[in-house]
Amino acid sequence: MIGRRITAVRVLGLHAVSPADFGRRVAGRTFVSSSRHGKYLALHLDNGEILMCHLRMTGRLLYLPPRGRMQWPNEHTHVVMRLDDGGRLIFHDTRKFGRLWLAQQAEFPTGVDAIEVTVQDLRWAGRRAAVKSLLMDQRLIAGIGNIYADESLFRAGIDPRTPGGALTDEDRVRLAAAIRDVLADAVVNGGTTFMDYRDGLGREGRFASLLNVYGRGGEPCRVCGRALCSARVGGRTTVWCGHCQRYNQAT
DNA sequence: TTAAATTCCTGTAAGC
DNA sequence: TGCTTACAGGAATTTA
Repeated sequence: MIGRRITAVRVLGLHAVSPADFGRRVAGRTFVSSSRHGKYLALHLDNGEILMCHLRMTGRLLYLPPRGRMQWPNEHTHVVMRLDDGGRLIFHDTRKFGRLWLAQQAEFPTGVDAIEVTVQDLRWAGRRAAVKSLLMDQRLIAGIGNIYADESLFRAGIDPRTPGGALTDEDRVRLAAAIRDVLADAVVNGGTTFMDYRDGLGREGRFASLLNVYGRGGEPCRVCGRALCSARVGGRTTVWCGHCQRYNQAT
């Protein structure tokens, strides 16, 4: 998108954007750069304003080349931005959880970006909440959702229900490395398409076939063969191996 | 201060 | 086969 000018904007789903004059403020602007922190995306415009975006569950920012297929836009397309190359950038979201908004400065969560998380970022002395809940708190670490929380904890050999304050130094070393490795692998594979995810060109991710635990409750552990456990932890469906992942209850 | 529960939304799958 | 119901989840908000 960098260097492309937005020639016209159509806002179809009003609640997907804010403020109300979104279209007027974006039309005529040019994308000058982009940045990202965790799951938040910032598209910097040439007037200094920033188009912020969070795709949440089913959101997609799709680039449609000129004379593309006519399947777009459809009833789940909320914003259409016509570009000076004849293509279009559309914001599409079936479940309407995603958001586009304008900001004067990038509005990123406070947590360290998960891709570069360190052992020091996992110091949670006194915290009794499950380590999985802390991993998904974007104020602590930005970028980990349900899939990568479960996968990281599996690779680190830590039971997701373990209180954050009960992690040992060795746990933190393994967990920090596991998070970085899982995310790096997922990025290399274009992300995880379990159901809805598509990239900016509409392509599915290839990481789903490499998942060890997420979505595999009751199925055999790929390491020890025992049936994987499944329960709600921190309000989220959570899958782990009761044999390969240790539960340290002491705080 | 921290932790847990609730809310939004629609497609999908399970259950009868 | 067709209908109803439960479930999935990121993060803001509310409640405990």
